[in-house]
Amino acid sequence: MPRKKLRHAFFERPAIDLARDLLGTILVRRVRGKEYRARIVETEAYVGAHDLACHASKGRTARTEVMFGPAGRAYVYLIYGMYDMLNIVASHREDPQAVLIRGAEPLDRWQADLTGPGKLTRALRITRAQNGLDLTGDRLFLLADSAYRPQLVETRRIGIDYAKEWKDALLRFVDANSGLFPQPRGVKTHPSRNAL
DNA sequence: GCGTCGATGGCA
DNA sequence: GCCATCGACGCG
Repeated sequence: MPRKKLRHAFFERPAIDLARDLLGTILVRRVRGKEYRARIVETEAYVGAHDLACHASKGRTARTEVMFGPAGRAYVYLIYGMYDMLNIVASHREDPQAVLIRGAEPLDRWQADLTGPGKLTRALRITRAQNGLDLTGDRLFLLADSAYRPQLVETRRIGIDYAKEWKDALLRFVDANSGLFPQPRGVKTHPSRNAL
């Protein structure tokens, strides 16, 4: 059975491991009577309260509360006043780690641009209304695909230059088998984002 | 192809 | 005031 639903135990690991292993898995979104599937091709790990790029490094607040809860739930927050970011809570209670889902590729002949965390949530209609949602449910969940082998590339995380000694940590993971990254020079890629 | 900038709102 | 972003615009 190449495609089994990911259960809670899958998410109960350090974010760095979870972020790697989420590459190649299939994100399933059921909304408005339809089901959309997309292969995850880009993730970032936010590894705990000591990670200055992790929201939880500023303390336990109403916004970050979900990250302090059990693994396998959605942490969705608003950034720049207009984009919702989808994260998956990792590790265990009281250890605020999460994986940001940054990019995916549509499956099953469905067309959409999911190359960026803001574009992905917009296309899949994921908002803060899904904050705290259990990702082993039936509206938003993940499937393993044991037949698929991503080619792992590690880079620095995007947009966290304020994070001092954490800004250069290799905690972004990209599937180089996806058409997304890396690309031959001059071909469509993430704008200003392929700094290894 | 690449740098710069404005939009937009919640949060500390 | 600052953002785990995006897309439009201008350059030459």
